[in-house]
Amino acid sequence: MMSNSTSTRYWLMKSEPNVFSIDDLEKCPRKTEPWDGIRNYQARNFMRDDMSVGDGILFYHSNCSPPGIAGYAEVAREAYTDETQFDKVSNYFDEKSSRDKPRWLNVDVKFVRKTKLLSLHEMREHKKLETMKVLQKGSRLSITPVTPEEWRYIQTLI
DNA sequence: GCCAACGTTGGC
DNA sequence: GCCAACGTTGGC
Repeated sequence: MMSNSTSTRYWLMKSEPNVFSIDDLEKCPRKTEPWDGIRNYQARNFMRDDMSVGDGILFYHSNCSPPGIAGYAEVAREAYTDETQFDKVSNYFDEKSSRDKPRWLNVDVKFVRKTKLLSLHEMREHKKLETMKVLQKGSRLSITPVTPEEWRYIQTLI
């Protein structure tokens, strides 16, 4: 029997497209980029404790019109130190973090493919998606787990 | 631009 | 450890 640590998991990761879009990811060298700047402990812990290379990612465009899932990506490298926390000119600089004890981590994310946008509005119309964390009232977490059932159902849509 | 919901900070 | 104040997220 396959252990949890080697089974593929699925995630939804939010990004503001005017900051970093699915198109930006596709243009990166090797179509891969560190998912840096995460400054929320729950989201960090998902990356640190639960993400493995090959995990599936729904790339979600947030804070835009219309918001929704814009494509697929995958985890390309397990969590390691987020360098932006030490960069004094970065928005993500954290003076309370140290090289000895880095507070923040990132995984690498690799482009898989773009899709037709599956808008948040459209997602809400599918009963099978109503369990998705991103649809819950007040949900702001930028990284949320997606169940295999939700993942498979979304793949029938886009 | 508004504002509800949430996370973090820091005084006590 | 409580919780008010503050800052951020992100849909609308």
